[in-house]
Formats: sequence, C-alpha cells, structure tokens
Amino acid sequence: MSADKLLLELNPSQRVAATHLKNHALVLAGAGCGKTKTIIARAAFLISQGVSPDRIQILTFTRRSASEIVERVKTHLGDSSQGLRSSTFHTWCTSIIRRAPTAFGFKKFTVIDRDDQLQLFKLLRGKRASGNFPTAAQICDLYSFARNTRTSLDATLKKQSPNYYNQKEPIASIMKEYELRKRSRNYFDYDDILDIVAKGINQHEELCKWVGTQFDHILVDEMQDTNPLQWELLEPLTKYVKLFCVGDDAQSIYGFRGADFKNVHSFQERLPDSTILRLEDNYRSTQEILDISNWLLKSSTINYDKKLKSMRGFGLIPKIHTFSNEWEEGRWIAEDLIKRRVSGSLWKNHMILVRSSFSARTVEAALLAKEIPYIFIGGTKLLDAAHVKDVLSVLRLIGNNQDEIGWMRYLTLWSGVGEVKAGKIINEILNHDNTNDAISTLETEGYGSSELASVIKELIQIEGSVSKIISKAVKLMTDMLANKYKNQDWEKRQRDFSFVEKLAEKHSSVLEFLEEYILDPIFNSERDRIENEDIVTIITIHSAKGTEREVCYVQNVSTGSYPPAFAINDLDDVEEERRVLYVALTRAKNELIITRKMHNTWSYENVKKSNPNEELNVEDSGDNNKLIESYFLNGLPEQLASEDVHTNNVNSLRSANINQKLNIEFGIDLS
DNA sequence: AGGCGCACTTTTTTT
DNA sequence: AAGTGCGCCT
Repeated sequence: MSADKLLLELNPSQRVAATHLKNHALVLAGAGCGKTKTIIARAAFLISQGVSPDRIQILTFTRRSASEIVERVKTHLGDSSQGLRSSTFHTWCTSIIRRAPTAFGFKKFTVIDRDDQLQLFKLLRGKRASGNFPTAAQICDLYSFARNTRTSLDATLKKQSPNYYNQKEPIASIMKEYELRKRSRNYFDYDDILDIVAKGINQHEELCKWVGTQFDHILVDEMQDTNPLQWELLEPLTKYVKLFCVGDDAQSIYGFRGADFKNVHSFQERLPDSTILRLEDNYRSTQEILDISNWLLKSSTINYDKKLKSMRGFGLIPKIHTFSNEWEEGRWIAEDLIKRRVSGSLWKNHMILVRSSFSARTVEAALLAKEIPYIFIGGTKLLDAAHVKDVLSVLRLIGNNQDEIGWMRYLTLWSGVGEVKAGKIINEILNHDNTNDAISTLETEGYGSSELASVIKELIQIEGSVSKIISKAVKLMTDMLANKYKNQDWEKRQRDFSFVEKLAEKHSSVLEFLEEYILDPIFNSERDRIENEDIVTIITIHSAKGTEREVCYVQNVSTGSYPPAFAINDLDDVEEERRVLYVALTRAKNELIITRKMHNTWSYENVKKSNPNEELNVEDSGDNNKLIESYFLNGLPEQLASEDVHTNNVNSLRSANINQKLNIEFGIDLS
C-alpha cells in the first residue's frame, strides 16, 4: 500500500495540511475533524517523499496515542515505515539524555514518579500542621507548576495559592532541600527530564545541533496542552527541523500542568516562517451533538471562534437524565447499557466519561453489580498499587543501592522497623556505594529480622530476566505481605503479581523495566484485557482526548461539579472546566447521554466548610448560589436536548422489566 | 522512644 | 484505597 491511498481519503484541507512542504505549520483542528488522521497521513506522505522514517519524530501525550499513530502508518506503508518513532515528550527526552550522558553531565540516574517525589517532600516538610501550611502534595504541585511554566516561586504562589504567599520563605527552603536531596541521589523527577534537555540545547549550540540534526521533521500532537517548558524544548530545534503541530485551543484542559495557550495563539509570532491551517469539518458526530457543544463554547466569555459543522448530517437529539442521587444515576447507566446490549449493540461501542476517578466509583459499582465487563482508564495505575510498590522497592535496590526512597519503603515493610530505625540504617548504607556493604549493615545486630538482609542477598544472585527476580522476590516476601494486607483484599492483590511478572519478561535490566513503566504507566484494569475485547470503557475526560464512541454517557454533570466547587472563584479555572465538559461532549458519535443528580450535597458542604463564618442555607446563600449560577447547563435552549427526570418509582419499574428480558436472553442473574 | 494497630477521614485532572 | 491521628505495647 502507499501513501497515495491515505491522502485520497482526506478532504481538501486535511490534504493541504498533510502535504504541506514549505515551512513550519500549525494545524488548528476542531474536535473530530480528523487530527490524528492528518498526522498519520503526513507521516506517510513524508516517507513517500523520500524522508527516512527515522528522521521523523512524532510527539504525543500518551503511549496509547503514540503507538496508535505508528501502528496506523505501518498498516498503510508496511515495512517502509520501519524506524518511525512516536513517543511522549518524557520518553523522547530520556532517550536523548541516555544517548549523550556525558554532554548532559549525568551518567546514571533513576527516574522517580510523583509518589516518590511526595515521599521526599513529606520528609522535608516535617510535621507541620496543615491548614496554614501547604501539604506535601501541594508543595510538590507548586514546584512542578513553577518549573513547567518557567516562572518564579513568587509568581507561582501569587497565581496558584495566594493564601500561602506569606509562607514563601519556608516553602522555598523545602524546595531547595528537595533539589539538593534529589541531586545527591541522582534522582530525576518528571520535570527534570524535560528541564535538563531544554537547558542543554538552549545553552549549548553544539548540543542543540547534535539533537536537531538527528531529525528533519517533528510532528506534535495536542499542541494546546504543551507548556512553556515544552516550548523551550521545541523552539531551539526549529533551526534544524520543520515543526508540524496540531491542536485545538478549545480542548486545552491541562492548565494545572502549566499548559499554555500561547503555544498555539502565538505560534506565528514566534515562528514568522510558518503557516496556520484550519480543519473545521467534523466527521465524528451528528449535528445535534455538535450543536450542544457549540452552544457550550458560545456561552463562554472567551471567544473561541469555533463552530463545528457535521459532515454526517442529523441524528438523535442529546438526552439529559436527572436522578435523585449518584447511586441511582450509576444504576440507571448500567441498566441502560443492558437495554442496548439486549437490542443488539456491542459493549465496546459505549463509553462513560467521568470528571475524576473518585466520581466513577458509583458507576463502577453499578457495572460490577450487573456484571457488565468494563475497563477503567484513569483509575489506579497497576504499578502504583501499594502491594506492587512494596515488591518493586526491593528491585529498585538491586538496580541502585543508593536509592533512599526505595530503601525506606523496603525496610519499613518488615516488622520491628519503622521510619526512625529505617532512617538510621539508610544513613549507614549511603556511606558506602556498595551492595555488599549494605547487606553487611543490615546483618548488624539490632536492625530487626534477618530476613531483611537475606531477601536481597538471594535476589542479587539471580541471573536472567527481571521477571525471574520479581517471581523470587514475591516468593520471599509473601508471608510478610500476606500479614500486612490480611484485612485488605490480599487474595485480590496477590493476583497482580503474576501480571507484573509477565510485564517484566521483555526486560533484562531492572532499572530499564522500572523506568519504562514510570514514564508510561499502565492502568490497573488494563491487565489481562485483550485488545478489541468487547467491553464498556469508563474513562476520565483528561484521558479521553482523541477517543470516540458511538454512544457516550457523560456522568455527573451536576451543579457544583461543572464547574466544580473548587474552581468557581477563578475565571481561568472555570473556563478550563468548560473546556473539559466540551471535550467530553464531543467524544460522542451517534448518541450523547448526559446524566446528573439534583442536589450536590458534597459540593455544598465543601463550600460551607471553606466559609465557616458565613451562615449558609440552601435557598439563599452567597457561595451556594454562586455554584448554581455558574452551572454550565444553565440556560440551555430547550431544543438542544431533551430532559428526563427520574423518580425512584419509575426507576425501579424500569429495572424490573430489564431484568426479566435479560434473564431470557443471557441467563445472567442481575439482581 | 519507637513501632504498631485501630478508627477515622478524604478524594481533580497527568507525564 | 490510602493517609492521618491516637493510644497502647515493647
């Protein structure tokens, strides 16, 4: 097959974009306008023009979209696409550092995830009371935000947490300590990876040239979600490579990570030798779905200058279902799914979009109760689960005997060793850079059980795959872990270990294995799921960009949740939340089902809590009114959606009917 | 003093 | 599901 066929499938404006040759380009593409298709066609086109695949670098946000793009180019071009690379910014930068370690001044480093960062910050923050001082997690976020936006702590505090501004000095010293600690242990956090490459290529022209001349083209997906740090990474390379960026400002929902509109809005200003192209025809959804989405954007104070037009024509009007509480809502979604299944549609054509993993709990419970198979993308990550981290902690030590965080986790697992004793042992261990010395230290009397040393001793002797080491580690630690988790689903947790072993089979180096999954985590429910299996998808909206389904449920579009209570005081936050809802609505191809509950007691309580001195009541209260007034679906014209209000009686009647029907068809007990 | 177990709260979004 | 606080035990 050839690129020609791919190009023929494009509409004229997509084709202009895909075959653009002159200079840098920014493609502004609305939701469902064929953004991914255009990137794929462009990669194929460039290859067909004689560009070697390994001189094209595609940058995406997640591993999933990265591999999807490469797979689809491969389908069309076969072997001639061999060498085409698509990765996240983080994986890309890691490989650059790995290939020129001397230039960057880091021969070895351990990539740490957010949880590890938190451990360090927690340690340094100490036991200060929360309330008038940010939590470790908040300090961690402030630190990351400042780095991603390239702003000072001062500016970050003013923007993100003005209430902590008076604590600037102690916060600054904690961050300073964190950096020292990080450096002395050769830890790289997520931001370090980008920061080091960005600084390197901005400060040293020969390094910039070395990186830049490895590529002819860089294609960037989801440009609206890139932040100033990422722009610092791209900008100096434009001397050597052609940038082709695709994005949609109306879908910018990563402001909390420092995503910057300017990367889209100021593109041409920053790169005068560039072209802006637009894709405005939507091929995903029917017009009614786009009408309500367009209306949502138009109700904003920001002018997005965007009106999606469906190329598919008209279909079904979006539905809004209102319930008395979130459990009813979840149950109804499950029942509606079953109804659709009974009438012949597949589970996999359905997607439930949720704002947070927490708000998915009621939906998950309902689907579990009705035995509807599903995958939850955006839930807990497999390698983040406590019991998996426990086992992996000992692997970290085998890879790097200076890994303080790994030691802390491993040592405190054992009975008789707490934080204090572990701290003393670690101090001792870090004095020598030698695993055998570390083992001798552990064998010193008074340091708890002898197993503590023997486990490591046995593991370092194992040759072969990482999988073997994990298997042995699990075996050696089983009794201890079984005891730790005896009242917390130990049986269920145990099953995760064999999956982790399977994951590790491909890897021969412990550190490489850990790094891969820190940079590209896999979700817990992704385990033992086969591609294209017929299952329902539950997904957080932030993970849902680029995905689509025939039928989409957008859950909990209730007062106090859209926008959420925590956002109502900041206009920028409110607008970002509006875009979050916009992203959710535009995922649907044929049917859009919005569900919500009448009263959001939780949000109301929250507002009340943050204003303890004010007398609030539901009828007229300052901030609760603000919640209700700011609600995004206020003033929705009647013709854009039909609404059903469900009372408990109607709902139970309905479910009785569905149960009966399914018992006949499938023989499953749904009670 | 340090560790441990129990009861209690608390959930934004992600590389 | 995991973090925090508190009192009890070694």
